[in-house]
Amino acid sequence: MVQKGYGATSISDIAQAVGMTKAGLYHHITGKQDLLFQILIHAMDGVERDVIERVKQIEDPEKRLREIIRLHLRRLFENGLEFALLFPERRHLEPAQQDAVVQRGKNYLGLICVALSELADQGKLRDLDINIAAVHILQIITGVARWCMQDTGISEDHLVEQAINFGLSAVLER
Amino acid sequence: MVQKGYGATSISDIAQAVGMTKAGLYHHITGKQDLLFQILIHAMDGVERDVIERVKQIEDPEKRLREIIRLHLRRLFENGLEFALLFPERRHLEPAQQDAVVQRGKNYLGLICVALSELADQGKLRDLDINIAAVHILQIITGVARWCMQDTGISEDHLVEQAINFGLSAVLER
DNA sequence: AAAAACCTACCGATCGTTCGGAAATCTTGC
DNA sequence: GCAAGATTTCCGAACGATCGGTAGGTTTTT
Repeated sequence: MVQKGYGATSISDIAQAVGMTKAGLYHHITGKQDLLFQILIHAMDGVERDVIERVKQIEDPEKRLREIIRLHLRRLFENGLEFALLFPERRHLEPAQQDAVVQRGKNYLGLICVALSELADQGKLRDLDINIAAVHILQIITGVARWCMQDTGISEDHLVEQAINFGLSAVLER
Repeated sequence: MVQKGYGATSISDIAQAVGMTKAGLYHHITGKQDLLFQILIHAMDGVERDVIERVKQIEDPEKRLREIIRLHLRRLFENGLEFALLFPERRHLEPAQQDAVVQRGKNYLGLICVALSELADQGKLRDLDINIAAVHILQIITGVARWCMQDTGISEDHLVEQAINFGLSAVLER
């Protein structure tokens, strides 16, 4: 589903990928839509556990922002890129499920906004719109995953380092 | 197709949207795949005309980069966001068509790379990987469109200004 | 023997696409 | 100026394929 997209991935495809038939798979899921929903929830739980929970305790907002980018990218590389690539597929869900997904996405965005606000309080931030800057940073994170999944050569460490550098340079004064 | 995605948009949907029947529409197109291809080609022609051709003659690389971001975002707002939102749908094309689309995308990326290189020659660039930075800038442009198509309130001028500021701050020395 | 996991076979619906012909439009000869 | 033919545009109806999903039975595990 990550490779072909929600619409182009049939239940048969998924069943075959896990070594089952359609009907066998349906014993474990309640429907295609709900499967996508569960995947998104699962992916966001992972982000919450591996990123949000770990950076909470970092006092310095600059270090925290660096860690947000680093941990999120590491997660994307190690796990299946689900969050970055499947997030736009939320349009195939029921409105209520869409809201649930969007809500959690906005919570995550809020985490970045808080870090930027604290940087602003310390006078370390450029003159910029914090909400928009937060979107840009999140866009960089997911963009790297989107672009570099077929890309060759470039090492993950280098990508992470460059992304952090780029994002921080964009927002920090001086 | 921009709203629902390639897979979730049927030929009937498109025919109805233009006030025709399926069979009537098929007199003008050769197939669904080819329709997507034509849309992508058309969108990229527009970018080439409205962005690439206009910034060619700007000598100063910093001004040129600013204009690339500004003109591209303006185009996305005025036209239908096709390029930003339909570009990932290229996976539904034949390999040969995919290559054609990707090739033109890379050309565009090259335009940004050249601007960054010239900035580096002038000593105005931070210590960063030019190729990755170019991807980040392009990601910011398309990301703004992706995020803000449902967003309320924020004015287009403000979005453009903030995107330019963010991108330039990220790459410029000092 | 009870329960969970899984399969074969099938359902109705919808998909992209095609075909033969009907309107509508344009071109041409007189 | 206009009828007649040629061409373009569009539609109704249907095609085979595939889709998501289900019913009922069989195998495997507990």
